[in-house]
Amino acid sequence: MANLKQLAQSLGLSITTVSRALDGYGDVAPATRERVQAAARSMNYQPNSAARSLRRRRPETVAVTLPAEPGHFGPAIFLDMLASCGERLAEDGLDLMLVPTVSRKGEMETYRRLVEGRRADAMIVVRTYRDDERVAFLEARGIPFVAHGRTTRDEGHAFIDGDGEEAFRTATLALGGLGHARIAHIGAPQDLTFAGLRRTGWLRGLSDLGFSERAEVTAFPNEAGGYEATRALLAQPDRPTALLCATDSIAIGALQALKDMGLRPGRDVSVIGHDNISSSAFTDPPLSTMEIADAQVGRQLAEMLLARIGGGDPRDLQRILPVRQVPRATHAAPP
Amino acid sequence: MANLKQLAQSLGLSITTVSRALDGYGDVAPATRERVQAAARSMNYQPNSAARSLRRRRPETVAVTLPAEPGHFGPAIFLDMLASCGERLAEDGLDLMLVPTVSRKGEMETYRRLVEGRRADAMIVVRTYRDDERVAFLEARGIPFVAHGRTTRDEGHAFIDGDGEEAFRTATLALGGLGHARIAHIGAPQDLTFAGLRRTGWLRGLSDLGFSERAEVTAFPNEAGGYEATRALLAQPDRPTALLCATDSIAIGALQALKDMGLRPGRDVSVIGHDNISSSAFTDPPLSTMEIADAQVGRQLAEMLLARIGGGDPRDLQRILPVRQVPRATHAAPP
DNA sequence: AGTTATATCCAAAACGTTTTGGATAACTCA
DNA sequence: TGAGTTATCCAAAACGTTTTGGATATAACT
Repeated sequence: MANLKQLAQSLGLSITTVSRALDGYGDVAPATRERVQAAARSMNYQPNSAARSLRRRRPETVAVTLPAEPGHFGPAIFLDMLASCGERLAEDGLDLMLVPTVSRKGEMETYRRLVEGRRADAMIVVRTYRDDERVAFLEARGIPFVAHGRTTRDEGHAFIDGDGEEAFRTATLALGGLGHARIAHIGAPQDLTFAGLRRTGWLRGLSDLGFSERAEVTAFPNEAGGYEATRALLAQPDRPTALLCATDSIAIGALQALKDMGLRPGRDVSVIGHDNISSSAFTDPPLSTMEIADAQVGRQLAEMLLARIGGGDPRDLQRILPVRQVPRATHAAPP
Repeated sequence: MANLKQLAQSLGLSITTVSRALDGYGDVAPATRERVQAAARSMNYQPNSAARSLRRRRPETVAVTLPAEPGHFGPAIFLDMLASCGERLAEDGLDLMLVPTVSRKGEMETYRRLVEGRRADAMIVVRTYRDDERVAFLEARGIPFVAHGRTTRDEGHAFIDGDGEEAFRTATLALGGLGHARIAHIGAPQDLTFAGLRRTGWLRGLSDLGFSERAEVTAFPNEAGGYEATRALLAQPDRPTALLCATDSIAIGALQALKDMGLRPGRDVSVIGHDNISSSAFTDPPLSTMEIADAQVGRQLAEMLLARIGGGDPRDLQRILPVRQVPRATHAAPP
């Protein structure tokens, strides 16, 4: 609760000297510095961050907005990634703040408040849309940012992403290799970039296999969505023997639906997801899935952002990471 | 990027008038106000939040720190709650920021930065410890806060909590009523308040039933912890027929362990968790669990905090909410 | 001795807002 | 007409920092 003025007064020094002593300038006598530091500690002084960021233009906080469907906060996979991202940013003295937003419209309003109001000095854009309003906004304002996921205009901005397309092609080929002839896809809404890429990978896999059937349905990307979608798909005449799901949440819903229909996942119907969220190892049977091979996505994201803040060219800050298959027990040869 | 000065200049008005026009004082001619508002919109002016919060003392942002075990960010149940809490706070113009922290020690450092540096004007303390350093700190500093969970010094501070003790007693009695004679407990570390309360409830249930056996083990509160703990418990000679788990994550790990040991959850061994996290409806079989009966915990939390900020007496802001059982398929009469 | 460097310190300006305490002009009322 | 009201505006102070551009005293050279 103490401020610089009180501290200076109690020490018989000027505000300037106290400030410089604490900031480590070579400008102040060692003895004085120690006296100041001791006093600061004992009055537990902390610089007022509003005043500080008002004066110096150095960035201090990076923000992420996360969509909060009523009662649910952002896909868990992002949260885990952001946790290690925040850790890395903290090493450089930056605070990471996550701001929940309601609708997609509310998100843009929050963006304006955060950015124009200089509450955030840099941003991380998560779960990109193909045509992403947030990215356009940040580019127009010249705010440093890194996107987790690609966009239609990504030649110009920094991003990090998994190679979902190749991953889904590989998975499709693997299922084909096991003998599956009807490999269906449960996609997420196609305006989400990742959803489009994963679907494309599936399509390429099918055509590599020479298959012409393309059974697919789009699900809301959570367990309930996967449940619905699976029931819809399996109600069709030539029912698929394998389900390639855009996310693990969808896949978990699919497992449930299969069981409710008396089908054994991994025996009667194969299921594969994507993300390797923590609960996917504990489904029954354990879910076959895939994940970005590099364990340090969060740290990398942070480092790219730091580079961007330091003025790095965004075109040097674009990374597509390989995705590795995590085979478990929900896929096998068809019966 | 525009500021008040530029805006004033371009309008031929004083900074004062522009400021007051935008803040809706009755002090400025309607025509002028409209001119100002139009200009502000077209230059998309947003007040610099650092300057604003430096000047006026009104609170603007409330913060929560969340423990981030490496690669994992805060128990999902808090995130969902915080999402609706943030929504409610936004209605009153307050920003909610979630700040990930590494260790328990790192958390205190973050607290100091947030609070002393006036980066946060109010706080939410989540997942309380019985003897909670954060609570002590906030009380000493006089910062308004609400705890989610009780502490040893909770006569003096605002909190909201579920009645975990009564809930676990009820569940124990229910299991006893089904015929279970050996009801074991997988607890979370006992310095966490909720863990102690749930354990106490279990103990009370046992003594209500007149049972003397008390098989229990403490687990790290995630799936892997529950897995380990279950294997340890079932290795004992008189193995339990029911497992009452402190959290759903633990319970999900328990289900997995049982299956790996060739036991059918819900048939050979009953399992009950607590929290009703979203994936617990999709385990196999679906997990029996419990949850706070009131769906609006997040909103209530927000409203209590608003009351606290408004100067409300903390002793009027203490709520223990009833917990409701969510029976699903992992518990039944013993074989 | 006089000059130049070096080591310490500090007053004042600046960041962009909000708020205080008027100032001015136009109206109202007797 | 003149005093009081009201409507509209504004200059300047304040919030707590950081930074600029010296000031002063001491030490180091010639």
